[in-house]
Amino acid sequence: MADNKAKIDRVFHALGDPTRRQILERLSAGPVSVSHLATPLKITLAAVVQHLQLLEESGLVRTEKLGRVRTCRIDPAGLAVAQQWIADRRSTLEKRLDRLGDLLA
Amino acid sequence: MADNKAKIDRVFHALGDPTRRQILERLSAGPVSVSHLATPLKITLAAVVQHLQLLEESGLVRTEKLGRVRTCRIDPAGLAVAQQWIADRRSTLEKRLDRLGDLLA
DNA sequence: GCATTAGTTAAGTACATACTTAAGTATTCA
DNA sequence: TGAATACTTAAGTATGTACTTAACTAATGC
Repeated sequence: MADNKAKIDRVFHALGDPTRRQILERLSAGPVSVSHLATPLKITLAAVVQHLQLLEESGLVRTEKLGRVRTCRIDPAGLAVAQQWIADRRSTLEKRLDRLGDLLA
Repeated sequence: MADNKAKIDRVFHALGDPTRRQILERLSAGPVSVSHLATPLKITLAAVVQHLQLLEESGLVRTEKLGRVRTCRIDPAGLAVAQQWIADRRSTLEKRLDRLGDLLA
């Protein structure tokens, strides 16, 4: 639970970069190799690899290497962490508004 | 729709900083003044004001000034933008897995 | 009116980050 | 075996970012 804070930090930091979100958008359509992933992006392959490392450490992406090709795919668990944090904020928010409504009624 | 991209960029960039998320956690419990918001944080008031400017520009927070006190509260619209982006990723992800399941069945 | 409170704004600094190039390894193919 | 492919890794750079201090404005209280 307290350990979860570090995970939330990593996930939201990873999501903070537009290039990494673009990578996730691509991966939600299906798994692809690193070089295939790099093609539409206007950065070098090396830069893409660095983004992928961060995405993997944050739990947003999983990869596996077969031969010389590394295949990347979305790990739903990472997105779930972010979604949960947002849901938690909205939940306490709505509970508070409900109590406020009760008082007024 | 294409304009929405800039909004998503701003929201996720804002959420990328742990101090700003801490501010949002505080605000989800209810509206507070700037100095009240700053007290538990180990940074100067000036730094808090700078975070608040970013949070307001990104649509995550609304503020209003009465006399010399600025009251800050969460704007649910900002969180909704982030939530929607994540939901969109998971949606395309699940659709793909469904099609895969259909093929196997 | 004067001091205090609450916030603002500007300028500077130190560190983080996204990128590059370049030189490497491991795998596949002819 | 040798060339091409698919990454990998290290090192350097330039820009961003979060923060500070300091000097300011505006509202409130005595």
